Amino acid sequence: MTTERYNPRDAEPRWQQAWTGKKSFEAANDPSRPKYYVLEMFPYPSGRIHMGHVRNYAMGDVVARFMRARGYNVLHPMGWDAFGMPAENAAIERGIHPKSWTYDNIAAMRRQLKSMGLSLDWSREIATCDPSYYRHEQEMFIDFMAAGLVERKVSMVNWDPVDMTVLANEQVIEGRGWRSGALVEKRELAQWFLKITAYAEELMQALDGLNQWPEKVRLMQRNWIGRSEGLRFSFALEDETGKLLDESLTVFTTRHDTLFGASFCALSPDHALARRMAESDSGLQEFRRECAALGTSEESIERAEKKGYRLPIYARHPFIDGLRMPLYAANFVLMGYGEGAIFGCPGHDQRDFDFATKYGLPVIPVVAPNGTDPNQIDVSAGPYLEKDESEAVMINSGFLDGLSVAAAKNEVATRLEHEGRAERKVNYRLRDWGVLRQRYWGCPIPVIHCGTCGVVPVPKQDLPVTLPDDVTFDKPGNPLDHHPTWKHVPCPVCGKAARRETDTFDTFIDSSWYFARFCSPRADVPVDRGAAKYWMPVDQYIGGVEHAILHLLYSRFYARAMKKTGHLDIEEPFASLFTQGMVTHETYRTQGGDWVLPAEAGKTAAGWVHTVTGEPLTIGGIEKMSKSKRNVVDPEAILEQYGADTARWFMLSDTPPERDIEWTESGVEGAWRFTQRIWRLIGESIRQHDPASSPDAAAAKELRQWTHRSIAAVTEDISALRFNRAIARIYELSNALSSALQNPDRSSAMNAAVSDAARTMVLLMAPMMPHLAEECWKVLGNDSLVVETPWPLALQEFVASDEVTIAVQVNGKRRDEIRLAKGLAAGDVERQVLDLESVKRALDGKPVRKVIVVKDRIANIVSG
RNA sequence: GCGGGCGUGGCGGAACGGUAGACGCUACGGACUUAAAAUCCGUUGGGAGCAAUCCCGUGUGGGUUCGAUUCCCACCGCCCGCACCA
Repeated sequence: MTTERYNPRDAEPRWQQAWTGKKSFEAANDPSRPKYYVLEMFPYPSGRIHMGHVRNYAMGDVVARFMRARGYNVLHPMGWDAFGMPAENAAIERGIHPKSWTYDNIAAMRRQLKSMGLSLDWSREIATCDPSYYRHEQEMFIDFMAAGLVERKVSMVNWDPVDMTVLANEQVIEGRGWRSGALVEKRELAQWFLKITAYAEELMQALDGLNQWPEKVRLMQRNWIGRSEGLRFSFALEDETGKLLDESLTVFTTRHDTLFGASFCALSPDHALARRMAESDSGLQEFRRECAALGTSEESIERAEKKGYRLPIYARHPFIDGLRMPLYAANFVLMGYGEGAIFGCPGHDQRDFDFATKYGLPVIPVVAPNGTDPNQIDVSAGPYLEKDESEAVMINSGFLDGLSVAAAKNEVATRLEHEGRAERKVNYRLRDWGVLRQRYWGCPIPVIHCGTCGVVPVPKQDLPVTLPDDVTFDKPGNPLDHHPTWKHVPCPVCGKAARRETDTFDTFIDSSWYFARFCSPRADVPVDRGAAKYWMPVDQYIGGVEHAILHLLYSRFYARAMKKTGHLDIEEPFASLFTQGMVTHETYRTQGGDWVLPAEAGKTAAGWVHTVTGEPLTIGGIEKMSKSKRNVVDPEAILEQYGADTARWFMLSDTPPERDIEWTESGVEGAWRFTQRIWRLIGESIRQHDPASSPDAAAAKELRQWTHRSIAAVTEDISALRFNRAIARIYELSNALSSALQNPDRSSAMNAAVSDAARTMVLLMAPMMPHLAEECWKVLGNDSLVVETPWPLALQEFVASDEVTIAVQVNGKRRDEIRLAKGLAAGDVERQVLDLESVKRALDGKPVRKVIVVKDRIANIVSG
């Protein structure tokens, strides 16, 4: 019998070595076997893993080990999202070169991940900052250019003044840079764009097919793409004297039914017409400046008043002869959506109403609930925004009067189409993906600007365009641009002096195809299509919900772009997606508001105090672990103290994986106690047969039933990623085994049941606690490894039972329960149940009206 | 404002429309120990009762049903996403 405590510090490295020695997790491209590709979002090499990583990778590892045990050829790789700003900041702040900073961090984090005992195929490791990775990114970009997927255009972009770089729309959160938190400014720049909008419709339609994605994520993407059906049409324009102008004004609307309610038209201050007119109108110039100065932050938008600048131009109403509407440049009209111009209908739009009220423009109601008297409508209260379109009808609208909203839209569209001045159009909120970043530590963009030939792609045989190592960070701006020689190259076409593009790619490009690269990480093409055909798509992708739009939408687009250019054969890279919750921890602060380490907070009779200074403390909320709130728990210390198995077990216990989990000391202690309990139970389970002991056949059978029902339940729970439930089942099995071990029965039948339970328990817990499982497996007398052992099979004879407990209700209230043979006919159940004392008492002499019997579950007696 | 989700013991959480609270944590009581740790046994939704047992309980109010934590409607509260998108 084993009496020593289980020591993870000794056992864990030993088993990690055993797995590495046997190459247990190296995946071969073997199309004869069924594959399973499980992937967790790869980490940014910040230097240390955090608890979020532990949770994420523990989950993925359970799936990987489970599927491997079930006979699948499992691909479970790891890599590094290694380009990005923090490396440059380290260079600026501490004089460390981004490259050495990054690779040092990778080495440190690789060691930490290895100490977690993850079943990763390290032979496929990749880092996006390695030229052997990013050269393929450059090659594909050139292919994308040839395929028309790349566009260079001047446009208003989001400028992050702290990171000094451009940001894509998806990377602006509430008006601030997603990483720097700085208020984003608008700037006009020449930019490279990937034409994701060309796939807007497809990206949206295909969401319907992603039925193994969380509904929430699909919805977020659908909203982000923002499809809306409407009409694009143009107004004839005239000057103040009534003279028709050559130019017309094109607008986009989804509410062309309200055209008779139009009372003004408005342009974005950045609209071409407004810009042109500003050249000779200093007032307009001033107005445009004012609008540009207005930030894009939530607060500024909320506070911003609707403001307009009256232009000396009118728009002619298409249906009302002689009606001309004033034209404004207005601060609430966005250049980036539709045509950058609108017609205003104050009766049915809040913004238009605010604007009209301010400038004294007419408010004409044109839609009203069916049956409303058109003369009784109060237009001073605000616009009528019908909730249910089908209940509304058109009024004050000439030939549209009495029509439904839908019919009116159709009528207006048809008439304007006939006149050749309109087309029905679908608009998207989605913008093209600006991919330039004015930074050093990123993938160089493989193009050369030539004064004669224009933009010339770098010839493929000259790839990769590698980053120069000798850069300085002493000046603000892009170090590549400051480099003395790097950007000066001859034009590949004409040979004249030319200039390299010094911007680098958005790092989201790096992460948009890494999952495909893992299929053939050393191939000399971006993706070996044979390998990708076998492995792709990723069967189970796991990561944080914060990537619901950014990374997950870009990757879906990238797969399509790669397919178009012959690099991949699928459109959807992730068949099944799981978004795990965050890791949270309690917080404490002083009266002064400073955050205090939870470890330094102590409870006294007088309340919480700082254990060092004695200062009184207030309890903050349970918050996401963050440095600023000082509530971070370092995984390394936990792994050192308790071992990987305990940490993994805790991360998977209790809380459903999609919810936020709270880190608690007592919770880890509980997980630690359980690892020791398993160790003891396994030690006790290898006991001797004693012919003198009296057999307890019922107890042995019960243990067998627990064992095989646990197999069935854990298999189902892990398949559905319900790790917390799987763990509860394993606790139940350990409790059943513990009870059996206390039974004096030492017969061979009981010992066989005990040994079956012990063996099963080890195999069931192995995906979560792989090291302890191996150690126990050895104690149980096995020479093989658990990682080579197939998943146990539940024996039906023990899963099924011949007796069931039936709940007995009277008028829906539970009054008793009764053990009956399984599958007993309703009539027999009814007879037995009506005979029960408890039932007679509850009926209290009232007649039985009917008896409802649900087979093997419940009997409900309804009385009068 | 628009869209989505969630409300169950002291806590994390279980529960094909069918015995609400599995499993874990905490707390309390007991055993072992000189003592502590560890371990083991027991109790742990609220209330009444010596007890058998009974009553009340899944945010609030209604509804459907023999039966509702689960389905429907309204309300309250919390969380998340988008947000001047025409």
